[in-house]
Amino acid sequence: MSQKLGVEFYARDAATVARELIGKVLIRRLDGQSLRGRLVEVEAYLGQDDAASHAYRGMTLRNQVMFGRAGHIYVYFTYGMHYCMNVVTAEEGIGQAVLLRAAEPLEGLKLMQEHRGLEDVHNLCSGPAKLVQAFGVTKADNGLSLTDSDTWIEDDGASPQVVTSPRIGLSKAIDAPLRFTDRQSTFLSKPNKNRYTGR
DNA sequence: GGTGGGATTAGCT
DNA sequence: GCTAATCCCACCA
Repeated sequence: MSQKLGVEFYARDAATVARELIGKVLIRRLDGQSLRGRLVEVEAYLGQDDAASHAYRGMTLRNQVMFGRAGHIYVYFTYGMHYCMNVVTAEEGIGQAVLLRAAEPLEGLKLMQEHRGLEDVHNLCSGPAKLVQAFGVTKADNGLSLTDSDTWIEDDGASPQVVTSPRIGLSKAIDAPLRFTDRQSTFLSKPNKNRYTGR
């Protein structure tokens, strides 16, 4: 029996929400089809005290959704070519969010493969920009509500073993243990090459 | 197996 | 002008 997550789930501390999102199922209805993927890797980004968070320097046009209501998605564009997707958490005005980094594809594999332009199931959602691409999310989805749209997250009762580790791809606050993964999963993002070696 | 560089844009300094 | 919550491909071993 699956239960759709409501605002009360999202309106808590980002680290708590992140830990509990592992094992939940992201669902999106698109073009008459269903896309489903089990979240296996996420990262928490805290508010203005977290140097690695987009919220660190306060609200801007780009990150204003982060400061909005919990349960909406913050989609941002980076590296000139990639989108990443976050779930806004906590109270309005704080600027906390959880970055969705990887998922295990469950349904709609054919459409995901089409979106990604490749077949390998282990390479469809194994990274934040890949996940977004597989699910057909774009900047037009920035601000979308997960409690009142064709995109949402469900609890199907799975209870994976959650492991904590430092966040990936950062140059600031690199030691904070705010990355949460499913220990059993083979669908995690690949360890990214270190471009910031000790700097 | 591993390393190195290119793509391409918004936001900050 | 530089950096970024990234990914992919070419090349070398």
